[in-house]
Amino acid sequence: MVREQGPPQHPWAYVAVDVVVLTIRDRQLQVMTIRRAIAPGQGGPALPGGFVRLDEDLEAAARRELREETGLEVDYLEQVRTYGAPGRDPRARTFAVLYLAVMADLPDGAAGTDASAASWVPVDELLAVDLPFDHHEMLVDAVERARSKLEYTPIAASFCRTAFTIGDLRRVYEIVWGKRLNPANFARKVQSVEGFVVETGDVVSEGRGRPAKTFTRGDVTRLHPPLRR
Amino acid sequence: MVREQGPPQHPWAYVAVDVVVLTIRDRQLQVMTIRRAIAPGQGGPALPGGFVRLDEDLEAAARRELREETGLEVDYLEQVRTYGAPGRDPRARTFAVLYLAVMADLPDGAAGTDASAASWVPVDELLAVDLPFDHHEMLVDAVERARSKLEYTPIAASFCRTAFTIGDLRRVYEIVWGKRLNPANFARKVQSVEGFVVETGDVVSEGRGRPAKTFTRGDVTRLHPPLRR
DNA sequence: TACATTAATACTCACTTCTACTAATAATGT
DNA sequence: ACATTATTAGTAGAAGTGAGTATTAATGTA
Repeated sequence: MVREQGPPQHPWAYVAVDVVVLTIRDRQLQVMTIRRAIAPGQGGPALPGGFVRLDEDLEAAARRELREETGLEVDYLEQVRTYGAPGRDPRARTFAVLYLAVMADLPDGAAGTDASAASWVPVDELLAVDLPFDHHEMLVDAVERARSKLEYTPIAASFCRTAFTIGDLRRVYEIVWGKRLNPANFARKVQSVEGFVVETGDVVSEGRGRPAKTFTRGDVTRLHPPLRR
Repeated sequence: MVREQGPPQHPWAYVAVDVVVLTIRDRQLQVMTIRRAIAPGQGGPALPGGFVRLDEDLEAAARRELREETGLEVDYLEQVRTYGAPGRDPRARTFAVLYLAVMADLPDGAAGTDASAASWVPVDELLAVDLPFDHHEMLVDAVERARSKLEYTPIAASFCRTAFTIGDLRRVYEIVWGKRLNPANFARKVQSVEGFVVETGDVVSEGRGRPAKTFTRGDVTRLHPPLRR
């Protein structure tokens, strides 16, 4: 019989969670970073994350680390992938489970970033600097996940506040996909996908232009037909 | 500073890989199982898998366990998700990284299933029996992943041998999606997606009906436009 | 106040893609 | 010879998409 025996004689490892929190600030896709207190990468930026506790679920660990390190409470949280190359952490064998989180651009004090070491950085900017562990690959993977989920899930609404306009939603797609979309066609398409957005009946005037109707998220989990990139 | 210190004072855990290997046999979606030698679930079926070695990458561990436990060498292998609920393994804190593998229905001796404890079981049948750990959830997740990947990747070709007919490919979609597809429309669609299939020039006669052209896989990694479920 | 500017929204038209259906083709079995 | 079967071709109508124009309703400015 080839099946191995129980755990005790097997190698053990540390298990961490890391989180790519995305939001849109200043018309840019930005990611939450913390400043590393210790090596490797001491003093430099890194993704928030930490070790999973003994009695803690993975998603709970992701939420806890995020709260502890950045003060953020996210709305959308999804597991992306697990990284386990030997040597990815020079200190010990460590596996990292990556989560993607998405949130609206809240005013800085709101969901209080009490940890001063936490800050938003444009994704492109963070990709250009040296990151510890495999955080560069993680960021690429998480952003690609977000890009593709825009196509067939209502995840874009998680970048917006409770009530949003079709223009707000379009800007999410334009910024994350890095591509201009035809406003009229986008509005027609979004409203034709059943359950994506629900009209509130209110309108808002955002300075210039005709006031826009506002919407809230619908209840679907998948968009069909999907929006194509 | 909230960022935690290095690993040594943190809880450690065992890390395992489990694999859902799918194929199509007897016009059914089937999954490779092993018979468990030890508790929990002793004597019953389970997904192949085992503990990751100290110097081993996750995907290498998945391939090794599969080879050791079932004798199979798979063509397609993809990470699905990591399971880490406390108590999911009653013996010790264990995380399991799930992989999805897909292979063609090879003749039983071919890529020799030397381990007699390994056997193919229809997915529906395995979902109806009691499985150890969270193998039930894993199977559901892996099958759903395969279903959705049929839409936008050429993964269906991994269920077929090197050369296959459009009919073979259609049967993959029909069986995995559990839904009949219009043969004429399917053929037109598949051949219009650039790089999905490449005509070999040969034809095969499979008993009844007009002989079909044969194809090999093209080189695309994503299908656009996708095939819709 | 009139008018330019802006953004949302409505509408149109050509084009592509999808669905359903019919028909032709080329093999096997009786 | 002929029924059967599966592949492949063709086609009409429906649905969806992309590009563009027009209308609406706000703000800012001469």
